[in-house]
Amino acid sequence: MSIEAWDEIRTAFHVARQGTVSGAAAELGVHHATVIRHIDALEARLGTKLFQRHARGYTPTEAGRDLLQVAQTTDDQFTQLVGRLKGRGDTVTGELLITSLAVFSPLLVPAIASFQANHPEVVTRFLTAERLFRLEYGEAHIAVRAGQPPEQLDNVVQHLFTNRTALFASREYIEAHGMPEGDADLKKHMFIGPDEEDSRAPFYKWMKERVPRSQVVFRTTDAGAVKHAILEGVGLGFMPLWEAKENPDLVQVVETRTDWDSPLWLVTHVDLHRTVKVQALLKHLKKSAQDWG
Amino acid sequence: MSIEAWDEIRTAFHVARQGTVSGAAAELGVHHATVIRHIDALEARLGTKLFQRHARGYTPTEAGRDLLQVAQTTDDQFTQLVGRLKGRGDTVTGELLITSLAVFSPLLVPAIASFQANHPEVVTRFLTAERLFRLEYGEAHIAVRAGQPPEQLDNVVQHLFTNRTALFASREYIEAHGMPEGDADLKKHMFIGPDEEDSRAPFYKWMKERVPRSQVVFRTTDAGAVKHAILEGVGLGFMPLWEAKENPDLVQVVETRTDWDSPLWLVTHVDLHRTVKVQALLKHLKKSAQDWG
DNA sequence: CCAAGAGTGTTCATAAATGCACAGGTAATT
DNA sequence: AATTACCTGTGCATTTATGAACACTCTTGG
Repeated sequence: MSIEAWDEIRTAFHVARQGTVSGAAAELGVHHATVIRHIDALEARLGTKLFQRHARGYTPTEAGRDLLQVAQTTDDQFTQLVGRLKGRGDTVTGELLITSLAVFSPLLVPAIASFQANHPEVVTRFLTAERLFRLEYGEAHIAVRAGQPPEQLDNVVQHLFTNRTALFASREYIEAHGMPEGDADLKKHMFIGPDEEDSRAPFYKWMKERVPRSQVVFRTTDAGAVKHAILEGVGLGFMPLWEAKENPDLVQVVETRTDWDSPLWLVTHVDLHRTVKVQALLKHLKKSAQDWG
Repeated sequence: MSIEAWDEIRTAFHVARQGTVSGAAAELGVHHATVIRHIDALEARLGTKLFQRHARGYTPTEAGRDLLQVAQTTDDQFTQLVGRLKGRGDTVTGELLITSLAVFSPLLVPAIASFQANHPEVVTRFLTAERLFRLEYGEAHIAVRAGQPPEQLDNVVQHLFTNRTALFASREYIEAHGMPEGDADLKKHMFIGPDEEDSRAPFYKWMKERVPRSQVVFRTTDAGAVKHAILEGVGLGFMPLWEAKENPDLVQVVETRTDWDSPLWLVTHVDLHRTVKVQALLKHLKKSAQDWG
């Protein structure tokens, strides 16, 4: 069982250092009666006299000197702690936890890496998973989310980037099967699509309206697999523009439509959003996103 | 400037360790509303969020984890301190400060030495001076005083020993000048006495009534000098019985009178008198005094 | 020897912290 | 899907701690 009443120890500490109740009261900014009561209470609690009382002040006993030493180091440690904590909010140091779906790694990792290079004192941790990380449990400082703007109560949401999607095929496939002209022509081609039939993605709905299910010859739940299948020349498939941009072997088949766009959101918890550290990364990410177009 | 509100840090410490406000409140024995208010106040004071609040409890932030570590060691140190302080009152350890006039060293030192031998864990400090040490300033645990029973307000006074005084001469002196017979005979002898003419000591008053000042051939303010002068055969002088007892060269000249007796008192400060440590020494000194007769 | 200053300690009015009761929300279990 | 259990958060009554004023003691410096 540890001691309750840390404030009383603090009061006794000031009395021991100062030598008088009045002096300690002045230091503490309280009335001297309060100091006397604290000392009396603490001594009763401990069952030990901490001070010799006399008309010129309070002289610490052996026990009082012991307390003085311990409390002095405590005071030092608390002072250092406060210094760290107060400073922390205004500097870019410590950990910085970013989470997103694994798909966005190629976009985010370079941006985070350059941020880290600019702020050597920060340790960046980039976590990806299929499940959503929960900001309110402190699992992340910043989360990147896709789709509809999330409306959690304590979260601050900012637009990061518009993820445009288009229909692609490999150069090899187009050379073999020709470029589709008009909706009717699409039916003759082979497609890569989602494993589930009723995907909520707008471009897959668009596809379902124009392409019979039988033409969707490669079906997968994995976004990465779609990309590889397209490159292998399996058929036509949907990819983000930013991902296709890198690869000269890919040919865009139809014009992209704005209703296929999927926004990316930067989400932070209210409590962390204000901090300089988080703000710095948010700014950096948004700046990086300008080059993703 | 160091932090005020150590109790709030203690509360935050329990919350960080426990993970919930309710749990911490139970540990602390306070209402959970109080815990919430402490945390809010502390965070406002620091300008930093210490916890992520959510429906399942409070998750410490980076800052909160920092505080947890510091406060944990503080808690440990306080627990140790309390253990020491509580135990201290019931054991014979630490310092033990005894003061007296220098004259009584020969009596007290052997007694204190044997006490120390019985209690190896105690450090005994024996201070002598001509001025009175002041118990109320914590200058001593136990003081040995002579004369009228001191009646300081916060002091506990016990009788230790009755210091009997008699008139002595050296065997050599008696052989040379003969043993005085009756008051009239005294006038023919030489005396050792105080430098001041009107000493308040009863035996010196007795001497003044019977011996002309001119016969006081050796005058000193130092009690030790009186003894040496007697031993050198200078004349007749007053000595405590206990001091003369040791020396076979000394001859008692007249019977001792009870009104020459000077009591020795053991004086302690109320606050310290109850402690086992002080009691142990008091008991030991009184036992030793039985052999001083 | 006296007066001024500093310090302790106590009583009573006041301010501040605490406890209580209730509302609302989340997660786990059946 | 409904129920249970646990946790947070807030307004209000009450207890608790604090501050102000005064009495008293001791010390120090004329």
